[in-house]
Amino acid sequence: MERRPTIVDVARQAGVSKGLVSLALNDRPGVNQATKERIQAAAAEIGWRPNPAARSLTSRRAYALGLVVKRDPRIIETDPFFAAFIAGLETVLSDRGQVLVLSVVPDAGAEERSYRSLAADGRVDGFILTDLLRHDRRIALLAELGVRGVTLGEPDVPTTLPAVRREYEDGIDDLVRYLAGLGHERIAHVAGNEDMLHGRARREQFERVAAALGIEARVVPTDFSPEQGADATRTLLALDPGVRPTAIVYGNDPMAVAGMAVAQGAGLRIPDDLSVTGLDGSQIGQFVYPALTTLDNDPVEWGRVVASTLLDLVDGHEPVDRSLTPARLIVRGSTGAPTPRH
Amino acid sequence: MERRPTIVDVARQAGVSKGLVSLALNDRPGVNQATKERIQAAAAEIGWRPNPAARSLTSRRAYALGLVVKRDPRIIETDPFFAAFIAGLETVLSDRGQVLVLSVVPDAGAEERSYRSLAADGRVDGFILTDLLRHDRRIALLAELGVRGVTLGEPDVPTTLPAVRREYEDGIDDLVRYLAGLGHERIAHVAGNEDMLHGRARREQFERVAAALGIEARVVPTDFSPEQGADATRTLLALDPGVRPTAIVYGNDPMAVAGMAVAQGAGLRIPDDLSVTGLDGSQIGQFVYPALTTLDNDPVEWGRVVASTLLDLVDGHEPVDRSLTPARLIVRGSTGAPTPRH
DNA sequence: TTGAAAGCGATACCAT
DNA sequence: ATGGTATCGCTTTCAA
Repeated sequence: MERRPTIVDVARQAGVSKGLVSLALNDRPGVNQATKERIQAAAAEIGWRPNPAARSLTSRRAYALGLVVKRDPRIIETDPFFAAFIAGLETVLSDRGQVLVLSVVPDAGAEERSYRSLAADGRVDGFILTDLLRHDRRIALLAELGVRGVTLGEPDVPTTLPAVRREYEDGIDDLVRYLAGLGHERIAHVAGNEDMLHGRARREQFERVAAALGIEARVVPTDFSPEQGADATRTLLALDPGVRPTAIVYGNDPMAVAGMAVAQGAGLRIPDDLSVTGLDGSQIGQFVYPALTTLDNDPVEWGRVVASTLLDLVDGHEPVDRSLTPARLIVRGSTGAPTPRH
Repeated sequence: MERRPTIVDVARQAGVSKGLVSLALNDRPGVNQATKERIQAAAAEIGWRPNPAARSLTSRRAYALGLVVKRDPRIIETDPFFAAFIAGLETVLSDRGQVLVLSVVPDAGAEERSYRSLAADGRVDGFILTDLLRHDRRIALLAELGVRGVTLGEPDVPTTLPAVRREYEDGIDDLVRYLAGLGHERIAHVAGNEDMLHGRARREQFERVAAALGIEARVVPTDFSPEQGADATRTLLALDPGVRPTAIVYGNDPMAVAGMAVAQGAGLRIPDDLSVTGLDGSQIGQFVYPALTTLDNDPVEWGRVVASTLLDLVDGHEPVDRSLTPARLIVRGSTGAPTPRH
């Protein structure tokens, strides 16, 4: 087993001191251009790579980013966002010699412990905050811990963390107008968790557009789980024909899929008897019957932008917010004109 | 900002040398019981925690486990296994002061680079190998890198890595017998990737049982993606009525869901016109209509057992294989007796 | 059983 | 611009 070359080996190879090697390899000023190149060549020749543990000890950086995901065990399997999101993070991280430390926890207690120990042990340089809540305590927690972070979406509390945003307003507007244009006059929204900022924002936008269009809107709150999506659907379908919605907009695609199953189980044809949409495009929607009308989404792009935003911050750049391309309507087979009742 | 207590602070607090503190806190022999307790008390009192970077530098351990997931971007979103699996890993890791380093990569090239750099930089103490392939090159790769690992399932190449296994034989046997008992005489299997060990093993077992029962079995290979599950379904449904299967066993649940959608889109009723099953229970199967008959699965348990197996190995214990509770049949609404054709 | 001192592999400061 | 040396926090000899 070869011993791994260290900075001393590079120094010997290049005929300089190891301090100079450190300066050269980190692109610090004050190194003669020629010797710098000689050092870089020497490092490349013997295949030197910095030892992260040693580097961490002096630089107090972990060369790692943390992602703590809190998921109720009941809905953990059905969230289609994360795998692709993490793949997106990875492209940026590996380019910059960083790794992702991932923690999946069941509740808020374990979540806070996870943030605290990861930060206290210096295992990450910053956190990626997904699924923002109302008055999310993690914003203050990160401030208390003195650690950096980036949020997916804009918190509703004062923050110094940069945010990566995506506009859903126009997409939801287009979606509801499209349904109205088909002739739907009673549209329900099976909303996501009201404590989650994006669930709430979507519900508000839905209501705003519905009001503007003079549509009879009904909102059923859920926790984003397919179970509650199914329950909400049963509730809505049990309404009297005169008030029962002819279209349902679900807060996410897994709920929409579950809702479609309930409707079909009750003997309804989609979209003839009921139109159904998601709000947060995932691949599963393409493979149910009929395929799901929804808004598009690009988790890989989310990952890329989030990672580079946070790494820039860690590298000492000023925090800067970024915006992704706005959500756009994708029409598939699950929506159509309502069939007049007879 | 408080400076974090170091081992020197503990030593001063306990009135001993820092070397002795290290021995005591790591439960090494040769420390007086009374002083050991005094040291432990001192450490607890000032809230000392070991600095992983410093520890890694001398112990050459990362206090981290690595999971590299290779996923075709096309099927990345639909795999329901990982979130719960990682939650299971986490319970064990956090108890033992370890973290999970996760990498999601699109292809074999990126995968190998990921293993190499994680190992070379000493960022992990061992790897978790999921989705074993035939003649999986990762087994040799880990040997070459001199790094530990654990496999989910048994490789088909010589290995020194411990394996965590789960028996599917009896479950598949029960499933096919159950279908045969309902009166199905032509059963198809939409198999998973033949290059994946578990996909192949399930296909073989399906054929074995079908042969034993004298059933007309037909196998369509896929890559485990919902698209190909849907395609395979179209192929099967296009067969002449006399040879067309009355039941389809899919290699995983997402394919079964996609297949159901195709069948329903073709105007078939499930289970009256076609029975459908998965083979690897996931939650999504409970929320489609009709709910999916499948085999059960417990990704959290997989995670717990895999993590403790690998950590024991890293801690110097002998590698020891572990077995989970065997797969069991779960009957739901997607299967029933075939309707005689008229 | 305990203390003193030498590393681990890098960074950073102070000379020169 | 470069070399020498202390330092990060911990583990591990080697003496005593």
